[in-house]
Amino acid sequence: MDFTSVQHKLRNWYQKHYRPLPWRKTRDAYSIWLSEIILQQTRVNQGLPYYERFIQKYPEVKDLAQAPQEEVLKLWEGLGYYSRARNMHAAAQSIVEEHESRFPDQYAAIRSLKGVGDYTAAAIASFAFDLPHAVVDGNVQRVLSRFFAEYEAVNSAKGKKRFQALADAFLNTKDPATHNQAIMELGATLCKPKNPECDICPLAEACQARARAIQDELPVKQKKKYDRQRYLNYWFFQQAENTWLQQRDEGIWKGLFQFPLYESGQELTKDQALEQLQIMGLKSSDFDIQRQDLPVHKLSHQSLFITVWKLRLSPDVTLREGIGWKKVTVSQLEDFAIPRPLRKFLDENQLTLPLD
DNA sequence: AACCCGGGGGT
DNA sequence: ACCCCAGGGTT
Repeated sequence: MDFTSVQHKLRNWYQKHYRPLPWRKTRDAYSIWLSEIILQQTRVNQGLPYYERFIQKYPEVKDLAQAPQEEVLKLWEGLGYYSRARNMHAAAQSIVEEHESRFPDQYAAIRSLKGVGDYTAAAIASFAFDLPHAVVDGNVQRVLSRFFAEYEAVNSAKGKKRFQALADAFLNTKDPATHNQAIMELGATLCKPKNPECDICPLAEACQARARAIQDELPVKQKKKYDRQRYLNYWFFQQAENTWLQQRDEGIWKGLFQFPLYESGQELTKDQALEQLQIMGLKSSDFDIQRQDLPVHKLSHQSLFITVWKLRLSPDVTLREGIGWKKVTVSQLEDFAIPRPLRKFLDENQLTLPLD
C-alpha cells in the first residue's frame, strides 16, 4: 500500500502544529536519550523540569557517568520508576568506558544500552541520526489501531509484533525523524484516548476507524492487573536533632531512603506497634509515640497504606540500630532521595520539627 | 505471558 | 474511580 500522500499530510500537519519542546531543538544524541528515558511512562509536562535540571547538572554523558548514584537519584526524586535513573546512570558509564564517551550512532549499539528498549532505540536512532526505525509507543499504538482498525490487543506478544509491522510499513523512510515525531504528536494532541478530534485530523480521510465510527473501541488492551494492598509502618525516631534512615535495597523505591520500616499484613494498632518496638529493644518509658496516617498512596498496581509513627526518644536512651540504619540530623533529610509520600509528610511537618 | 516498577493529571 | 502516560526489565 502506498502511504505517500498521508505521510505528507501528517508531516505538514506536524510542522505547523508541533509543540516546541527543548529536546526537539537538538540533534545531540545524549540530550535526546535523556529526554526519552525521562518521558517513559511520564507526561511531557511532568518530565520537562526534570529534563532541564539534568541537562543543567550533567551537560554531557561524561558528567552523568561520573556522578554518584545517590546524587542522580536525588535529582530524579519524585519522578518515579527509579530503575530508569539507575539504568541510565549505568548506561552512561558504559558509554564512557566502551564508546570513548561518544554516544553510539548505530541502532544495535543504542538498543543494547541499559534501559533502552525497542521504542527508545528507534527514537534516538531516528531523532539523532536519521536512521529509518519506526517508533511504537502508546500514542503510536492508538493512532495505528484506529487508522488501520486493528483489533489485535496492543499489549499481547502477537499485538506488539503486529503494531511494529504496521509502524514499519507506515514509516516515511525519507524523513523518519519528523515522521516519528509527528505520529506521536498526533496521538498526544488529537488522537487522544477519549474524544479524539477527528474533525481536524490530517489522517481523517484515510482513517478506517473514523469511517466506521469505532474510534472509541480502539485500541484494544488485555486485562488489568490486580491491586495489591500493603501496609507500611515507618518509625520516625527523633532524639534531639537526630533521626534515622535506611536505604531500600529491593522492590519499589529501590535505592531511595526511608525511615526504618515495618511492613505488616494489615493496619497496625497502637498496641501492635508498641509490641514491635519492644522487640526492637525499646520500653514504653523510652519514648513518646504519636501516629500519623498518610493519604493512601495509589499506584498502578498497588495501594500503599502508610503510617508514620512519630517517636520522640528520651535523651538517655541508646537506640539499638537495625542493619543498614543511618543516623542523620533532621536538617540533612532534604539531601536524600526520599519516596514521594514521605517527602510530602516531611514538607507538611516542617514547621513542627523537631518535635521539641 | 505475567508481573513489577511511581507519580500525576485528564475525564 | 478509572485510565493513561515519548516503556523496560525480570521471572
